[in-house]
Formats: sequence, C-alpha cells, structure tokens
Amino acid sequence: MSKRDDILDRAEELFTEHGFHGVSLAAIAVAAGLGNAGLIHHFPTKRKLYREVLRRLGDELEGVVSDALTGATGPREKLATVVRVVGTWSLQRSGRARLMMRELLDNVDRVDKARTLPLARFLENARDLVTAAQAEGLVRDGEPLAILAQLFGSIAYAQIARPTFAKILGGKLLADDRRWMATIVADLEQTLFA
Amino acid sequence: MSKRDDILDRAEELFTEHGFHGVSLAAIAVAAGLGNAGLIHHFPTKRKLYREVLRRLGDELEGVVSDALTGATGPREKLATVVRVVGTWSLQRSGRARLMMRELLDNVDRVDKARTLPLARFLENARDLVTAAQAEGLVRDGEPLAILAQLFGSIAYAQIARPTFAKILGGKLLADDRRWMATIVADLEQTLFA
DNA sequence: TGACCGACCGACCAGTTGGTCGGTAAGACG
DNA sequence: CGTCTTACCGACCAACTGGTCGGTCGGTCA
Repeated sequence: MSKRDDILDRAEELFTEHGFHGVSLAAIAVAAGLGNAGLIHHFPTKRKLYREVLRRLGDELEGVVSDALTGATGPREKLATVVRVVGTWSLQRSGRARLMMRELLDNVDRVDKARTLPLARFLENARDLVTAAQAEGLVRDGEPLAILAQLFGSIAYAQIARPTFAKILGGKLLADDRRWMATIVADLEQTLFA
Repeated sequence: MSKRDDILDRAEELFTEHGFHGVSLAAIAVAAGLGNAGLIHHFPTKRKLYREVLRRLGDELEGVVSDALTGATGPREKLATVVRVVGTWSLQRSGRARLMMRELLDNVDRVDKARTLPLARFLENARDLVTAAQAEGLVRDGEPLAILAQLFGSIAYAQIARPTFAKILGGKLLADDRRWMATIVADLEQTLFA
C-alpha cells in the first residue's frame, strides 16, 4: 500500500470518530507516522485531504451497488438488491456509514460541488428505481426520496446507534451484530413493497 | 426570556449547524451579543454550555413523549403514540433532531454520564414498550433496540437528509415538508406491527 | 559523475482556541 | 448612605490551529 493510501486510511479513522473539525492535521500526521510538513506534502490542505477520504467512500459505495445491480432485472429485484447491498455494506463498513452520516449532517453549509457528486449519482439512480417501481405498483406511493431516506436511514442509523445504545444502557443488553442487523434488513423489503 | 436562555438558544443553533468542534466560544458570544468573558460568566466552560443545550433537548423530548403517553393504554397504542410523537417532534423541531443525531455520532468517545442520562431514560422506556408489545404478539420479533433504532432512524434521517438531498439534487424535485414526513410516518406503524 | 526528483523534516508563522484576571457599572438590600 | 451581588468588559495568556519555509536525504536517469 502506498504511503498516500496509508495516510488516507488513518485520516478516515480519525474523521469518522471525531468529525472534520474534531481532528487536527497534527493528529493525522502522528497517526500516519510523519511530521506535519510531510503530511502537507501529500495533501496540500486539510480540506482536500478530507475530500479525498470522502471520494474513496463514495466510489466504494457506488461500485458495490452497481456491481450488485448488473445481475438484477426489473424494478423490484433491483430495488431489493440496493437495500440488501446497502445494508450489508453498512454492516461491514460501519465506520464508513458513520462518516457518510456525518457528511450528511455537515455538508448543507458547504458549497463544494465535487464532494457531493458521487453521492448525487447514487441518489439519482436509486430515486429513479423507486419511481419505476411505483409506476408498476410494486412500491407504495409517496415522495420517492422520502422513501429512500427512510430506507437508508433505518440502516445507517441502526448501525450508528448501536455502540451508543450499548454505552448508554451499559452494554450486555444487546444481541450480536448479525442478529441486530438482521432485524433491520430482513424487514426492509417487506416494508418497502406495497 | 432570560439572557441565559437567550445564550442557550444561540448556542444551540450554532452547535446544530456546525457541531461541537465547529463552533468557537467567540462565535457564540458574538451571536448572543456579548463578549467572550461575558459568555464564560454564564457558563464556566464550553463543554458545560454544550451539556446544558443537550439537557434542554432531552428534557423536551422526554416531556413531549411522556405527555402524549398519559392518555394511551396498552402496548400497541403506547408504541404507536411514541412513533407519532417522535415523528411530529422531528418535523417541528428538525434542528433538534439534527443535533441529537450529532450527539449520537459523537458521544461514543465521551465519558460524561450526565449528558446521556435523559436519553437513557427515554430509551429504556421505549425499549420496555417494544418488549411488552412483542410479548403480546403485537410487534414482530427481533432485538427490541434494533427495532427502535430502525424506527427513530427512519424519522431522524429522513428529516436530516431532506435539505441535503435538496441541495445535492438541485432542489425543485422535493415535495413539501408535510408530504415528505407523511410518507415516512404514515407507514411506520404498519411496518412496526406484525 | 552530476542534475534533478519526490519524500520528508524542524523551525517558524500569524491567527485562533478555550479560558483567566482585575476591574467596573448597575441595581438590590440593610 | 454603604455594602454586596450580578452582569459584563478589555486585556491577556498558553496552547494549539492550518499552513509555509528552507533545507536534507536517498534515489533515478543521462
């Protein structure tokens, strides 16, 4: 793995845990095993480093979904595939799901287009899928994006809330990861389809 | 309204928009119309100010829910009430929903017990409600907290994602607030109950 | 060999951070 | 009247912020 990727990995961990403003360049540099100036040599500004971290995330999500969609035919199967893939992705890559959530909370007040583009493509495709499924009467009526938001929200939030719930309630009361996520994903299709 | 409450209001706005680390004491002081030292006079540290903001939020949510529950009898009605109330609360107080989400993302690495306590009470009550409803066969099986996470996640995320979606997709494609939230809340009971 | 390169460093910079300190002005209370 | 409290300020502080600078090192290539 290149040093550049190594830096991105460390930075991603830190951004995921503390958010953009909660992480200093110095902290990233230490985590990546180099000095402040060495870090800036690879990424000219903190913001560009952060953008690069998000780009990797967006690319991965888009890739995973579009890969899974190649075999699927028809709106219903496609939509069900998206739900399943996003669910397992959030389970396996819970850190990235958390980071994506942070970005959704933050980027309202950001102007940078480039960062939101990968997410935009993903969203548009998913929305068109819902609309198509609605046209065939497969999916219940309602604002398509709201349905999507509910869908991804169920998954993402469940993933994010888990450690917090565990901490707040003192642990021990939670089932294992698989059962937790199974509870959520298993019913999403049933929820979704009319 | 007391100056103290005024400060809390301004601080809440800023924390909601930028997160704890994204807001400086100076920015809060300016927004509240006093100097840095004047702010510190009212709240000795930034962290305590933030905690107070969260406490108000937790109290409100708990109050709203418990108020609505006084009339309700039986697990099914109670649970349906919670869903409806949290939904409308998230709609009316979308800023607070956003702030709560931020807290869920952040507080994993915080040690402070006091801040999470109001949320804990709310969660425990809701969880017991789900368990009771499951015992009577009203609610589908599965980890109760996972079901709750899915529920609140649907609501909160939908609320949070709305402006972001609008921005990413360039606006104009979204229905109004009421229809958006109606899409989500209307189906939650149907989803929840077996 | 010598010219150039990317990777990286220590020292440094101006500006900002959360927070302290001594003081002051207005009002409440005796 | 004097005393005490509350609300607030300007000046200040050490620590940290993102970022720059000049320079060093080990390689690569002609």
